[in-house]
Amino acid sequence: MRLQESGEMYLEAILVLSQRGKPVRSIDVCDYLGYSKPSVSRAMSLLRNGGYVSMDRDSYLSLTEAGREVAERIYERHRVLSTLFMALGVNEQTATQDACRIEHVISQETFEAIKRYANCVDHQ
Amino acid sequence: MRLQESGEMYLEAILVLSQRGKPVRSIDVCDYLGYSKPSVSRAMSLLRNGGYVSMDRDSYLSLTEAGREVAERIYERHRVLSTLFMALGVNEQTATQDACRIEHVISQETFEAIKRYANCVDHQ
DNA sequence: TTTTTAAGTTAGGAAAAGCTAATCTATTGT
DNA sequence: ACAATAGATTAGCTTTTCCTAACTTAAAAA
Repeated sequence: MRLQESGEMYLEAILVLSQRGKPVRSIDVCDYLGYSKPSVSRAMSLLRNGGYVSMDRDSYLSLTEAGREVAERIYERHRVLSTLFMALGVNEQTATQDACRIEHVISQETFEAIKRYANCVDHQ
Repeated sequence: MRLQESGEMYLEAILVLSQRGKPVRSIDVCDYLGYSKPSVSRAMSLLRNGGYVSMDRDSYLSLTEAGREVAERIYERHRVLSTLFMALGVNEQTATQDACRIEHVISQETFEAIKRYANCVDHQ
């Protein structure tokens, strides 16, 4: 099972929600992403099959090691990109929206190059 | 008819191909993008309906005013982004590939901000 | 002139990822 | 205890965008 763009988005959502301390349910992902319950349910089932997510008998979601790796990688891209865009004068909402889209399509090589550079920008 | 991401890609392809001087046919777009004839045929039909492309009786394609505007905008993004990525040390193939993906999802606001900044980078 | 090839189109299918409607199940409230 | 609610799932649909197979037509070659 190859992970698609939408899969990355769900994993990132679970990571962010889990940082709030409370256990994460599918319904929380629905609210966070603005998707319907069936859409999230289906996605969770695929991500479980792929070994990215697990669900205990209380329907609480957690990331597997593989899932966490993906989620951390994407979420770092999100933070670095949105911060950079705002540093360049883009308004927060647009910066966030663009980061949300770009984080799934950018290569690791290009991201690392941007990150090195963003450090300089921020430290100016 | 709202223009999708793939529509932008086709318009950009027609623009680039037309800069080679020779008239542009659907089959040229197939070769350029690596898509099948039916895919391109269908896309051209949609873009014609949307008023972005016209086709004369020799099946030669051209961009309408609306189509050209979109194509120029996307192609500028492509050039600025790929040039910037390469300036940051990314290899050409990866830089081009990433530009190809990002050019369709980035907002104009964020692109303008990056462009302002890329100018500084290049002039260093 | 007849055949072959190249280009375009039509028909129909597949995958990804969203949706609504309806169902199941467990917990909560009365 | 029983009804209502919340959360998860199933079934089935839609859109986008790609594909292959098969057909049409016009130009090129023999």
